[in-house]
Amino acid sequence: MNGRAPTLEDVAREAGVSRATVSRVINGIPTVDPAIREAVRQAVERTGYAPNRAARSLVTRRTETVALIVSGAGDVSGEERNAFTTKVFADPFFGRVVTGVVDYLRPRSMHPLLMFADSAQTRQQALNDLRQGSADGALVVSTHADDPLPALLADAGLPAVLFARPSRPVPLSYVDLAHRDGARMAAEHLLDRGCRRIATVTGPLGVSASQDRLAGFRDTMARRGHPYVPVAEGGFTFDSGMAAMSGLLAEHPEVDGVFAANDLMAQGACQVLRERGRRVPDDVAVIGFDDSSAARACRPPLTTVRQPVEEMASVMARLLDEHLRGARTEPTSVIFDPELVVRESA
Amino acid sequence: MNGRAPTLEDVAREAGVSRATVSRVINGIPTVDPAIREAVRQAVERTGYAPNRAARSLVTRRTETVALIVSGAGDVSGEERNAFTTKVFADPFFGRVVTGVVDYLRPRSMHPLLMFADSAQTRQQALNDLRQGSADGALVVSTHADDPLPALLADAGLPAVLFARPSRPVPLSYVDLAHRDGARMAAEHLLDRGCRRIATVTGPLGVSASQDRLAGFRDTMARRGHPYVPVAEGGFTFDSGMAAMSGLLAEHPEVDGVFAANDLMAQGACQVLRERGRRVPDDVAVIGFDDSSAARACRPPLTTVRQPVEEMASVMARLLDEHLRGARTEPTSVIFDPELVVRESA
DNA sequence: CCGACGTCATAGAGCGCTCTCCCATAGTGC
DNA sequence: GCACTATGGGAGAGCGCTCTATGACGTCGG
Repeated sequence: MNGRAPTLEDVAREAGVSRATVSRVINGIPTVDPAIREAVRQAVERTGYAPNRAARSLVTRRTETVALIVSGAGDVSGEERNAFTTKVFADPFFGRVVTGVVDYLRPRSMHPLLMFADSAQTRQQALNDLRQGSADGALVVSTHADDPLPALLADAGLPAVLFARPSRPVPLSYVDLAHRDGARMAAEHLLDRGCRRIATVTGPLGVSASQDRLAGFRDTMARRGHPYVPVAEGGFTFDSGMAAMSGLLAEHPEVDGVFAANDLMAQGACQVLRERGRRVPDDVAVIGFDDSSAARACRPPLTTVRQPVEEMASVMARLLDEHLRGARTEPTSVIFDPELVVRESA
Repeated sequence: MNGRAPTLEDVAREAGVSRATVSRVINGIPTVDPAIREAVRQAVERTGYAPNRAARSLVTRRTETVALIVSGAGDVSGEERNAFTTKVFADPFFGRVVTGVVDYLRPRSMHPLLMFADSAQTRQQALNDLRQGSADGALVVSTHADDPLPALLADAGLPAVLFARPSRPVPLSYVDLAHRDGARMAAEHLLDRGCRRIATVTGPLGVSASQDRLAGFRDTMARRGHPYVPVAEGGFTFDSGMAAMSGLLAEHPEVDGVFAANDLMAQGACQVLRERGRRVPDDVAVIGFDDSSAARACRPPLTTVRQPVEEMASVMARLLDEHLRGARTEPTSVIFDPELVVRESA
């Protein structure tokens, strides 16, 4: 209280033992006499001692912190950058990632350090921060397929785990979804309910998840006798979903089923369809992807392909933790299975 | 490269100077001969040196990190807790806060450390982490009026700045919005456009922002000859907006104007109105609060009271930074003015 | 030619913790 | 009773950095 915070030394003096013993008690090392342990406990209580993180990190070389890096692709800057962070968090997807990561970290008294890397400069900064030991490792969520960050991290030998398989192979662990399977489920569901004029609104094709979903969708459609599928590219936003649907409707007014690569775009599509007097699902069936909370909330509730984002993010954090503890050395990938959630829109 | 990372010592040897000189160059202290400075720069380059954060923190007593604490009220636990983080990030509001905070921190090479404090235990943990020096200070976003965290932080003498005025006075700086003024604008706009049967959907009344908005709305309505205003309490979610609107409609079918305390609930209200065959804004005018991105995206685009969340969050970060640097010592509050954004819904 | 002074660099003392020895004490077997 | 092993506490050497006090080396006025 008198100016500076109590240190181990203070507690040791108070308890009448050595610094080392106090350290042992604090760190739960069992080879300490119960009586002494208790005495130390009380001394800690009395002094209001809290171990100094920096000092501990200095010697353990661990910070008990992991960086959660939201990584864009190219060289965004200024106003556009702001748009980046805004857009990132407008999508409920990232909230779910954060939730999952926190779920894993919290019980282990670890915290995520939030970083954005959406330009060469900020990417370098993130890399630097990591090299300086701001965090023990990184969890990377890329918004673009050719994100250079994973390779940079791997080259620098920094422990990192990715959300989604990198476009070029990188010796890092990652979690991902079987996007093709998800798209297949969507296609089959639309076909099974009798749709015959089926179109798709893809995500930005610079994202490999978008490509996989498109590929999976097309494959299934082709196999089921629909080699040609009208495609409109969206940007994973509500607005882009509206725009894509408008375009689709203009060129293919007879459309009776739509697979959108995420829920936000599916909602945008529903919006446009409603405005044009089409009933969902009676005139046009719409199916989304993600199973975000909005999918259940919106009208009609969205039939969608569930992606267990929170779970995936938790596993991502677990993989990193295992790498950090040395419990895992080889890059590993964990692929999750999607699940079709049938509600009212299709 | 050979095992351990290069240290100041290594760079010093490489450059043929002392550790202290390298330190000076790294920290940009001007009293260094340009030639030597350059020599050191090159040595840093060659060795690939990155200063060790922990060692630096240990002596400077600064981490260049601030905690961003999302703080709930009571004793949430287990499943409910998960719901907490999920709900928190489902609301675009928090994304905007993060954006604003990051905008301020990033140019200063600082990062936010994400923490959740939604139970007595996690609150204690956050407090402990702060006392241990995990972060230099805290930015607190409370989701509930009687959040005990601000007082705990103040008592512990930890630097902190709040988003929103605490319900009981606490000697901490905060940023807030003139909620009453915002609600007044909403009321006046509805009245001016001719609405006469006006109701309001409030936020959870445990949140002081909700109470202020309600109070401001009622005051203005009363002053303009409408002493009685139908009120339904919502929970800031889309669903709760729907529920509240349903209730309102059941009891007051003649309603022709609605003020919802946030955009999400306004959207929910629109949804219900549309389902009941009321046109927005022709039959019922709806006005929201926040001006979230969805307000512009949804149909009809929402007339709403703009809350400059990003800016507020930036200023919150700036206030904390000033406190940390000692540039500001007294608790300060910065109140932002809301702004009416007229679109189509009212 | 000498002392005073400014300019920079160096030496070295920590910051608060962990962790490896090492030693004291006490128990064990023969 | 003696060597021998547990068992548990203490001493002290760092971890890599910052920063103060100190000193080397001109330069310049007198």
